[in-house]
Amino acid sequence: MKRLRTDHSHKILHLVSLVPYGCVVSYGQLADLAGLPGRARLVGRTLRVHNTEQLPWHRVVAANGRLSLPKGSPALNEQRQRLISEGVTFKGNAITGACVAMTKHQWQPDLGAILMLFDG
DNA sequence: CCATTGACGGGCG
DNA sequence: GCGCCCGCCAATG
Repeated sequence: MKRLRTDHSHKILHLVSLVPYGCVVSYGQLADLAGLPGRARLVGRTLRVHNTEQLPWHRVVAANGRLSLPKGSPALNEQRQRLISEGVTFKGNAITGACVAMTKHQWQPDLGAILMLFDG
């Protein structure tokens, strides 16, 4: 595991593992839950750098519902594919201008449970 | 050391 | 909705 200077990766990756089937979270939301407000980019870096093979990484999208992976990348197709297969719906053109319908699918975590997980 | 670059977010016009 | 700008900050050249 690559290690960032102040390593918040464990917390972030754990939170990702909690996102339920058919739901999505935003990078900023994960940052908030991890106690790192305003650090959405750190979450993105963490997912890019670490091995996410065992995680539902595809459930992490931008706050506005956009899929933030590089346009045309295999990973982007994979993410869209997986979300669709989980029943996640999109606004606009489902192929090109795809935006997840956040109001329907955004994860609403049990905040009490989250606090417990990280020593509340 | 400085500049640019991101799997981002939010405010404003 | 869209573009612009700013805050964020580790990594990269």
